[in-house]
Amino acid sequence: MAPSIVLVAGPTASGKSALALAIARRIGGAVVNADSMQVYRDLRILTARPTPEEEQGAPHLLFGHVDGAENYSVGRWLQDFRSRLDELAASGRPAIVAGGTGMYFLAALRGLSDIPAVPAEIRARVRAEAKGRAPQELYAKLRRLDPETAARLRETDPQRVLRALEVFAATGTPLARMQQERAPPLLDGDCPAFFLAPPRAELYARIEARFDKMLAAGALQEVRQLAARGLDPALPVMRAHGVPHLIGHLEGRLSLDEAAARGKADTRHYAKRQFTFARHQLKSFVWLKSEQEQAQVIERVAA
RNA sequence: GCCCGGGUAGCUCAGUUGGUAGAGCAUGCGACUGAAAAUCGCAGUGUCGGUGGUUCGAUUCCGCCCCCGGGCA
Repeated sequence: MAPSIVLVAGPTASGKSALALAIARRIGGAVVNADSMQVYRDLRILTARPTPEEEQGAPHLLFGHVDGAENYSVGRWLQDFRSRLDELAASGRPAIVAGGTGMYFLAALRGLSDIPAVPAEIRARVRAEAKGRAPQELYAKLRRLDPETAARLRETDPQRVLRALEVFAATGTPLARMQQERAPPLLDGDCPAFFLAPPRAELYARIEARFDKMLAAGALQEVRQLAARGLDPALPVMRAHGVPHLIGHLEGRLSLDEAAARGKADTRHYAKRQFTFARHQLKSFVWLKSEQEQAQVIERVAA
């Protein structure tokens, strides 16, 4: 009997979507997105979201359901994921969870700490106060207010320091303390889990070719429309690979070649980090190094 | 053919008043709890164009040769 949940992870451009779709078709399942960027409506081409034609092959959930003006997060994904999982379970349809965001898989498998959402106005205030300040200065502030969390962070890591400051401002409780507990995981770890791992050189070549294809398919136009919204550049959607540099090109600061080269480099660097994350954090995932192994997996899952 | 500039890490280049060299990028390794396509940490690499000479010692100074720019003819 086919499993009710299958996990498909892997670096960007490794062919996750295709494998997930193949499995979904084979066992009558739905593809559920576990990618932090494919959730945004604004970017379809640049985030390599499945095309409308591909979506014909099986139900696709949690793709493009979020507006770029929103600051989506692991926490929200986990909630959305839980709902979709419940619905699929009720209808008896298997879920093929596919995506490149290792932390989403980790959150589902290990559980996330129960931390209240930081109210938008507090978040905005903390960030406004931090604007223009050196990371060391922010860190010094955190050490004064919340030495417990500061001790676990580096003073050169503004993103985590800012998060800690926000949480402390909102709750008065050290983030580190709340992180000592985790809510029970959504997934029990028994479901089949795969990590696509093509040879590095081959993957890098695919990343570069894919970026050129995205441009040919209208990525620049997509970015132009996004830029026209005038969103805060700090928003996740504005950080998607290629977006900052293509905006740079649209504003005349970069040649298209240079923007593309940088977009590709960002993507390569990211792929490397995805391997590291999987190696050390997603240890239960079985690595698939070739298309033959993928084909075998489809058969095995269906059996 | 002559003159000038240059040949140093995979790339772009710095440097050594003679004691065999270094940044950025690229690459690799790692961390990772609500922005994770983010954010951050660590690391290696060289026949210093070739060859002869001077020297205790040459990537550095000198000669010759080769290659790449630019100029003159």
